[in-house]
Amino acid sequence: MDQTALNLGEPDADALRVSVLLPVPLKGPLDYRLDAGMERPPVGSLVKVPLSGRTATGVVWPQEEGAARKNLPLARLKPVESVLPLSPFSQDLMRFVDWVSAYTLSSQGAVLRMCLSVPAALGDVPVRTQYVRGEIPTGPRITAARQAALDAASLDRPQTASVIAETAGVSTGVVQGLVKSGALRTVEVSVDAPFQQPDLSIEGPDLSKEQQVAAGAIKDRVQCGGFKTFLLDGITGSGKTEVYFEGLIEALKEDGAQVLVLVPEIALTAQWLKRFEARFGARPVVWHSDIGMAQRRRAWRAVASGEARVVVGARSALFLPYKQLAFITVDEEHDPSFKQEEGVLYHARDMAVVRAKFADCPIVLASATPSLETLVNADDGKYEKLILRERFGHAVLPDMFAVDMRASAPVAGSWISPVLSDAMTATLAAGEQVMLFLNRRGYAPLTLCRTCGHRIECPNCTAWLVEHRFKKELQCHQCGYMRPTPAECPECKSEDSLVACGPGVERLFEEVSHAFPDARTAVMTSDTMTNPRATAQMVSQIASGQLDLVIGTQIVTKGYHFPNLTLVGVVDADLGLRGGDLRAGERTYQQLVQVAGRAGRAEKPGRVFLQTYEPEHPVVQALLTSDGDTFMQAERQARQRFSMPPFGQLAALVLSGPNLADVFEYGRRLASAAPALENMQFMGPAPAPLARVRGMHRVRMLVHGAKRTGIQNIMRSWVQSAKPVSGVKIKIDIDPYSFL
DNA sequence: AGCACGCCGACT
DNA sequence: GTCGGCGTGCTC
Repeated sequence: MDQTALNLGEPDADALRVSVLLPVPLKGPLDYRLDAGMERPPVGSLVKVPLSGRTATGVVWPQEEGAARKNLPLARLKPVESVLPLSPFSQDLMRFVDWVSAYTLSSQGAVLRMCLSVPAALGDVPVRTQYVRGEIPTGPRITAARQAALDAASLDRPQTASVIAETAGVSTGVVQGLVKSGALRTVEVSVDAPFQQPDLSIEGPDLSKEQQVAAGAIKDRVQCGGFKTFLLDGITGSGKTEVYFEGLIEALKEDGAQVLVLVPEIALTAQWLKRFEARFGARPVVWHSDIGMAQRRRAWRAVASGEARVVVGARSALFLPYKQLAFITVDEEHDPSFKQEEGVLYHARDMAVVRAKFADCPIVLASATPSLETLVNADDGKYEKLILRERFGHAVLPDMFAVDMRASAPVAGSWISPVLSDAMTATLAAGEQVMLFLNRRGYAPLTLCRTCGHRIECPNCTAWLVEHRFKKELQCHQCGYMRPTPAECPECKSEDSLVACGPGVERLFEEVSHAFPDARTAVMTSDTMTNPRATAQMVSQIASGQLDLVIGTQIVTKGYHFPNLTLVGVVDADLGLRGGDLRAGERTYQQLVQVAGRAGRAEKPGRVFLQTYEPEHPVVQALLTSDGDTFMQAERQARQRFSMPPFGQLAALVLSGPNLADVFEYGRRLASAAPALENMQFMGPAPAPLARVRGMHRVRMLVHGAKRTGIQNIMRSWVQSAKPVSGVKIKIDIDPYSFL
């Protein structure tokens, strides 16, 4: 070790000090020492460093300007072990990590972890030994077998020994012999195949006038560069995708530019990818939570190296280490699944706008039913609004009907009203397809005992067990607990006394099978679409007309285009309104517009029936009159009146632990430590609606403040000022979407 | 997040 | 008498 380097008196001691952010939830970066001979890695470099007895991979982080840091003496620092041969993080990614950390009150390390989510990507990529023809040596004899193998080998395209041997019809031993003599040259080839590059010369479809206007505005912005947010507000089937594709293509014309399309997890369907491939002549780099480890590594490295030009992914794709991000689209921007509800709690749509700002590039938020947050930003002039009012081609919006379930009640044990049933009969007779939408998996949401009234509950959660009759079991949709459906009441032991209460999609399937025995019917839920193959098969069966009737949960509301589907029945339009949180109305409206949008997407016009007990409800009225503007205007006024988001700000605290009294004690301590602020209210503690999950008791608190109060700082100092209770976990959710 | 250190139950 | 449970605390 170079002792002079450790001399604390050296004025340039800091020259040997590097700040490294690690993907662990520490307060901030840790300092490391550069050993003599090691060049200072540029900020953003990925480095291996020792961390409490093991080796961790981190990123060289910018030194905080100004604020004097209490530095550990150089001698106490551990050395940087090595610098990884990967592109350094871009400046804008590091700023983004810092910003997300500050906004969500998560540690920088926790945010960095989302960027480095692929442990295997950081190491060496496995290689495979392949061979090409080398110079012919003079020494060894060239036998017939050897000649065949040489002929089979290529001069420039490496192949594995077994492929060469097989082509030549010889054993791999012959190939090895040639390798030894130098007639075949060894090439180490990465097992990760390169990604296809998009072909920008492909002609797009003819765009309608309004599509051209919208695409033109986006393309202009891409050309002149810089940050700008667009709201692309177009009715279902209006061809929003084609519009933002134009923006992507324009951005890709710049050398090395990378573009990102964020989609809700379940909207990333084979159909969508096929459409993409047709337009770009290549598959995009796909990123979501359950791609395999090898694909993850391949995608991550391609993004980091700049090889990946187009990335399509779920919210976590926002944290990939793009080299040169030039354009972002958030498709279905209103979708609630963009809110991450575990770990770092962030909203991918909002964070995407911030990412675009730091990357200084345009971003498009696309939706047929934009969120109120986005609409308000557009009205305030922060976003530029682009509107598509017409369906693409000949398609028109479906006709909407409300079925008043009080007047047209189904017979007992049935969930389909006579009105809807008649419409189904007519549609099926015309050779067209029907979709029934019910956002409830399983057979029945509740099972109770007729004799003693016992309701079968999850042992770990405050939730009923849901009967799944196909699988003959009861499931907890909260924690995954399952048990075989019992024959007798678990409480009073009466036999044949358990009754299913309420409908699920499986029960609807049973009813439909009796009422329409000739219709070929399928159920589409996460239970029946467990893998891409099963999903693709079912989708192609519907698209090709091998199925007549589809019963589905919300999984059917996105990403699919079924040309012969002309009737949609919403079995319970009121379902999403119950529970009544802040956004229940908005969410239900958005969801039902999306479901309705599945009907009549091609030549034939569609019809939508909404079964409801509240036909006068504003959500139902908005759907019937296709007047979303008025509905959202009313929502907006209500939110404004109560200073709710986006006019005010919320933050939630969720306390959880195995002992209810302890959890409440922590809540009380927090409540008494709450600062007295004029423009901020502190509510709770109160038992959460989901009072127990996985055996943990849950208590909630809610903070409501005016906009731009710097709620993060207040939350941080507040929580720090209350003494924690051992065994109780605390979770801070800035801008909460779930109130359970 | 890991990983080690540190005090209380059922076993060789 | 130990092996081991995971609560608590630290990582440059």
